[in-house]
Amino acid sequence: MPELPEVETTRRGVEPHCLNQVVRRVIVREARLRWPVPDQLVALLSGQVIEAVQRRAKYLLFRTAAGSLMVHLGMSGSLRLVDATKPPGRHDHIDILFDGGVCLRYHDPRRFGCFLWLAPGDDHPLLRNLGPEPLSSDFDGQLLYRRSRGRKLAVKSFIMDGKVVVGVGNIYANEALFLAGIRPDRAAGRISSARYQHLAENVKLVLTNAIAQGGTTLRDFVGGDGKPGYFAQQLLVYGRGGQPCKTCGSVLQERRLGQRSSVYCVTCQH
DNA sequence: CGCTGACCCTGACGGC
DNA sequence: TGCCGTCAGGGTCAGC
Repeated sequence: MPELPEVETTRRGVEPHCLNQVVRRVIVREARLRWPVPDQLVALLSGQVIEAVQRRAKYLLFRTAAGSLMVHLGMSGSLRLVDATKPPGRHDHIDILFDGGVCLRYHDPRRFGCFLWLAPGDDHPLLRNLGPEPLSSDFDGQLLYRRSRGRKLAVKSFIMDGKVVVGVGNIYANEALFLAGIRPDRAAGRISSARYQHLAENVKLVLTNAIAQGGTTLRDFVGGDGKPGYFAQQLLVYGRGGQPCKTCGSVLQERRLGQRSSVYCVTCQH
């Protein structure tokens, strides 16, 4: 679920229900996430007003006067708005209850996500060394070109490195490389400026389109159990290893790069 | 410093 | 039916 478009969709979905709301109560049923949920988080967040809901990389930031709640969804996490009377299910680890009976519920079977607290003005180590947002003007082909010189790792691993650019997950790394015609296993340092220009444009394109798609699931955040898969049918390579390339018909190859499955077309990508 | 692989955890799925 | 290995959209960290 949570690639950047899902996180941004989550942000947009929950923001109107959280903004200017008073946190009445916080319930932590399971504190063993990627890092333990801090003991003080409940006390610090309770009674606070949510002044903004922001996103940096794949982190969601709930701003209050006392500090910020920083949430990451990991691999399997989700935040949903539910009625406060709805009983929690398996893996529903945290509830944030607002005045008015709305509950923001965190669900995460694998517990790779996190709930952390940032004091006001705190420069959290997890946010400190992040690269630019992929949809900002700070991210372009020039940046990729400059930062890749001399580097030998696969270009796919390179663009998935959050210190280079944030928010490019496995699905969209595969898709953007296909659209740009670049083989994912090429050494990052041996790709031209012009090709990086093309790649950066396609990263932006693919993420922008996916966020637009995510918008169609916004309603699922209120009450439903929005299960994605809505964009699956328009994926060109991800999850399609062994199937024909939609452009040229060649059988798509699949191999692992940096422990992640990578799919590409030997004819269309070089 | 750059890179690779182990690891965190549960669940789904395919083969036997 | 069950058991076992493999894989999954995240990221950090140790070690070479």
